[in-house]
Amino acid sequence: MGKTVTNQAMDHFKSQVFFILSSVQKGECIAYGELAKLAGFPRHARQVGSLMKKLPKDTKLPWHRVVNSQRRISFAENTDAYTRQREKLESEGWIIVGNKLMTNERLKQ
DNA sequence: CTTACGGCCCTGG
DNA sequence: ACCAGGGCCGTAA
Repeated sequence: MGKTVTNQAMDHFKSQVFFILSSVQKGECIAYGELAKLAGFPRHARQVGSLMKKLPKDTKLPWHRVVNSQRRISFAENTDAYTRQREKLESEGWIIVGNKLMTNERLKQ
């Protein structure tokens, strides 16, 4: 079973991740693993995290709309990164309770 | 070659 | 709802 992945495949993975991420609209969010799977690389959630980390600070991509599978921000609460992401999400209408993203109406998931 | 380390995920308790 | 433990897999050292 193909354990490893070629460099070319990784390049494809990256471009797919960026492409898919660019289609995530304001008010939506997506999980790392979900993004990886949609890109055609299940089990590569952490690699998605790595890509997000490497994005230039002025990127146009909605990196802040990427959360973990529990719909939580994947940064420690005392960090700047956490604050930046949280503010962006709140400005897009999310209510964040106990570090978890919720929609306004009825506070459903 | 081998460790260590992530913007993670899933399952059990 | 919270947490620990194991698994995951590319990248850097």
